[in-house]
Amino acid sequence: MEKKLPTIKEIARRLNISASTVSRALHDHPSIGLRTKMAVKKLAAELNYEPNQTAIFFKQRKTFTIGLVIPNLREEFFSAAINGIEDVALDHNYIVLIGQSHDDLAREQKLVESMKNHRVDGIIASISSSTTHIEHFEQMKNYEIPVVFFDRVPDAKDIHSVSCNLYDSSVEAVEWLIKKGHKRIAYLQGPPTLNMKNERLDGYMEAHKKHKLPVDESLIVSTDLSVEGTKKAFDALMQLKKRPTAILSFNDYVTLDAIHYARQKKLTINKDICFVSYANVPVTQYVEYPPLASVEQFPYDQGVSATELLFRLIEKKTSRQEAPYENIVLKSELIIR
Amino acid sequence: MEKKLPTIKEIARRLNISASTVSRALHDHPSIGLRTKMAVKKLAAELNYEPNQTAIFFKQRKTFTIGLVIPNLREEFFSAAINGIEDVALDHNYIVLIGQSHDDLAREQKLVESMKNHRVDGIIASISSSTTHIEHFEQMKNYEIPVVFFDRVPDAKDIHSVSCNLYDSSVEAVEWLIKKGHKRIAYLQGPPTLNMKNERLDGYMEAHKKHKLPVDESLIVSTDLSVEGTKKAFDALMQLKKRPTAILSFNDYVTLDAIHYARQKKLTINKDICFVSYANVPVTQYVEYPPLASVEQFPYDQGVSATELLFRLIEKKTSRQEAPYENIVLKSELIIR
DNA sequence: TTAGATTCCGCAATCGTTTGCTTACTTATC
DNA sequence: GATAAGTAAGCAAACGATTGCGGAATCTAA
Repeated sequence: MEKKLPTIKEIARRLNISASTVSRALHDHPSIGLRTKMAVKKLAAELNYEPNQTAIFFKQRKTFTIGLVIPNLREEFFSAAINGIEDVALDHNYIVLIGQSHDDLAREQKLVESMKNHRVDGIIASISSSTTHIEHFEQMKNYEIPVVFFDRVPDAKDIHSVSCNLYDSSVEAVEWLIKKGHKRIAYLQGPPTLNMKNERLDGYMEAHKKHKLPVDESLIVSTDLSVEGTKKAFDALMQLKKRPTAILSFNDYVTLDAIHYARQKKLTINKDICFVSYANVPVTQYVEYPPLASVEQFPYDQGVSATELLFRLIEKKTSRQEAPYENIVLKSELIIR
Repeated sequence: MEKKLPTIKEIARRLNISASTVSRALHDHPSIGLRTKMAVKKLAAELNYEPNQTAIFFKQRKTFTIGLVIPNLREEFFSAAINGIEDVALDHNYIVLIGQSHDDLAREQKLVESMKNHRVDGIIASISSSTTHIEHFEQMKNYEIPVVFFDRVPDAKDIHSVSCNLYDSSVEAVEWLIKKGHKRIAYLQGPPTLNMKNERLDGYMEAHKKHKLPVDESLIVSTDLSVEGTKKAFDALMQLKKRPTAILSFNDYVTLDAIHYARQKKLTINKDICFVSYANVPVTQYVEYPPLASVEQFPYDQGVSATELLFRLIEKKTSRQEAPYENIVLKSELIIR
């Protein structure tokens, strides 16, 4: 029952010419006469010939595939980023191999390994929250597979990256709260691994400094992003003698969990406690008490930008050019509801 | 600067043996002596040899890749399904190529084409809402690429599929509403292309019949899933002389849009109008007025089941066995909040 | 008529790995 | 001591497409 797909050899055999002639004819190579070229194309069309891409991939050492390693797909931030990545990829006739690390380093390593085995032409990654080192990504240099990090970018040099400038909007967010009269503003940060380059905190500090507000270290707590972790961090804030009146929170998901929990605790949102957050995911439109403001990080644009950078790197690799490390920083924007 | 990766030939050359011996040694073939085998393995380890998968893919006519074509990644339903798919795939040492159709037939076709070119070993698909025919999927038979549909399954025979039984829970959902005293229950359905096998509507009808309630055709409206489409459908219901008191709605996203709009219209949810819906996506936990009940469709399980089926098909293809068409139906469950 | 240019196409190698068949040598059996 | 069996390894083809090089045939021009 084996259906043999037509090959170049088959066409050559039928026309009593050589395979190389067929190949050249199909590619409109100038050294093939019109008559043969027509005959080849005609038969190819009849047989429904399609080149075996795996053979070409193998020969050309290219797979027209890019690998994408992200923490998860659940967060709308990442799915929006994928839209950007996929759009650019499709324009280049590339296709995207996706793997979720689920914030697990071991799984991330396995995924990278697997993508290397599949000889992807490049990798785009947003690291997991448990990623303490990036050797597995650095390994890719040995295979000449360029890697571009986006959003969750490791704090290392000699990497390519695309991310959002969260510093400016963090300053802006905190200033906005200060102007609304808040004097005790907490910062509910993410896990330490994602804070290596802590623009959110830096902005938080800067705003305090600028407005001559003291920073109370006990107002800075952190969550591992789990619901439980967020609850614990929130409790810590609420047990303080002098509670905060506002919280700057790592991202919208954490914020939603915190608000949910606060309401269980009979706190009145926007009166007892206010929230400002990051990501500005669309789902917050539907919720009862969304954060008062959220920093838009333009995931689609980050995805596009990261993919364009990756294609430039792939291009340079092909033409054997130098590729200096690029670290693209996009603007973010505080969206006030 | 070309870093040559070590190959079998290289190892053979260095040890002054033939490539075939190296290959067999690395595979623990019995006809290779212990001495040579050790030497080969030692050198392979030293050189950090790794087989070139693209060469193997080419030779074996297998890519250890499955293609996944879905409408979008935004809906948590699909991202949950992907979790199931990815978990099973990873267990089989497979990796997943993902493409979003964005409910556009042309894009879906392009994706399938692209996956065919990449010679994926199988495809899992949930069709777009604008998919009026499935020729592009049926084409895959010519390439011996098995296709498994899930959730959004086309109404065709000679296909493999995994879906949820929505009939029983639709009956249950409507009965639940009837028991709560509702007499005019609307059904806000999806686009016609997704209604070919309309279990939701059949269940809706059955419940009415069972409780001897007349069915008012004007209570059955449809949306193309866009916010605008949903608004229009909702308006149609509200303009009726005898308005419905409850709405059975295509899925949670449609429901959230409808509720959002209803509130803009100053309607009081759960008093003026109640909602029951499908999907039971976690995000509804955060919203102010979630649907009163939602039909859980177990996306993770559907993903797992579809992938397992696909692997059985791939297995059978490899061993040249017959593969009768399988249409797996999982249970759904009405979750009352 | 013939040297040289032009046109058209085939040979063979290549990419890296796998595998059926063959060969060379060693050991066992009668 | 001759034959059979067993062991270890190599040869070469194959997968499908591409490409440098070279060759034959035809044509142009002196």
